[in-house]
Amino acid sequence: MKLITRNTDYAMRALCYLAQRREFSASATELVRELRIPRPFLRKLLQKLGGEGILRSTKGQGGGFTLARSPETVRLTDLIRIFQGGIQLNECIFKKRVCPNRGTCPLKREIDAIERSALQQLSKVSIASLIKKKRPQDRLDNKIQRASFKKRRSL
Amino acid sequence: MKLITRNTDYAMRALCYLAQRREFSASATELVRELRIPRPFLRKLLQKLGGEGILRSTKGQGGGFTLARSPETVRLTDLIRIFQGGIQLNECIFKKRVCPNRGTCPLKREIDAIERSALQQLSKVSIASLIKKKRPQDRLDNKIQRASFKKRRSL
DNA sequence: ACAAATGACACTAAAACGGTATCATTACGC
DNA sequence: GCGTAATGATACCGTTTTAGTGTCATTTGT
Repeated sequence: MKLITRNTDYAMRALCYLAQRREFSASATELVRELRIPRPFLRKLLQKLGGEGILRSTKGQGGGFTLARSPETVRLTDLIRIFQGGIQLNECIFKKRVCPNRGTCPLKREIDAIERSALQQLSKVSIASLIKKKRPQDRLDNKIQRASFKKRRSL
Repeated sequence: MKLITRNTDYAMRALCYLAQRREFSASATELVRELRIPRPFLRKLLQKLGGEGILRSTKGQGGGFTLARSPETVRLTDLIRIFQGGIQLNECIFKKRVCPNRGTCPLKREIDAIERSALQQLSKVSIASLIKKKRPQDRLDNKIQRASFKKRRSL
């Protein structure tokens, strides 16, 4: 029983990386190199994020992806919704059969409350909140900004 | 993304029903009739609960299942553990690859905290807590006790 | 003996998950 | 204009999990 699938997880990582690059776009190739995510998988994922309006993409040589929204507004729950089809911890009894009671009905109320609580906490986690907590030795964005100023890194 | 699978859900319902019958056992046939759960599925589930020490069973004519533990001690998290293989909301990055950082590490800490919180809430839900909240019109146990009074149960 | 019950276990179907592969299109730079 | 580096769109595949079925053996009360 996992709350976060690999899709969501990879997406968070990629988005954090992109957020640190700010307006400078990164290609799938670069992200693969940096994040060690299987390339075709990452590509599909990035396309999805593009279609959902979370990333902006530019085609052609020198193209790539940038964040389309500010890091504060991209929350963990958004990604869960995109990649894991929303959040509904319950499902069965309470839908069609409308709970043939016998004392089990309260389960719905309990689970719903727990769900709301978890959801609320998950929605507090955003790209911005994650990169803010990065450790001192991960001084990446400086490097990137320096490197990107002359641009054209052809690794 | 669901937190509770059908197995767990059905099990909760069955256990609530059995708890209300107190020491009087109920057969799979009766549970199927009352709870509208597919029979073979329910049977497998009951056997599992028996093996896990949550139910006690008696074979032969007039046999069936009773709770082996007090309703207070059977918690939702027990069932999740049994039917959904434990709870570990995270999984991937943080295990083998030991998180190739790049500022994404904090995700683990956040998710872990949320997981602990959800888990704590889920563990508060027990069979006892559920049947305590049953609505007045679900006066089932009286009926049962009356009906079962002549049925001398041995063990 | 018979019927009613569980025990053990093998099997299947469908969905979700994780990942791969292919071809088309776009755009930069020479 | 051509080559190359990039994304867009999509179809496919293998494994695991979930949900559910089926069968046969064993036990037990009447």
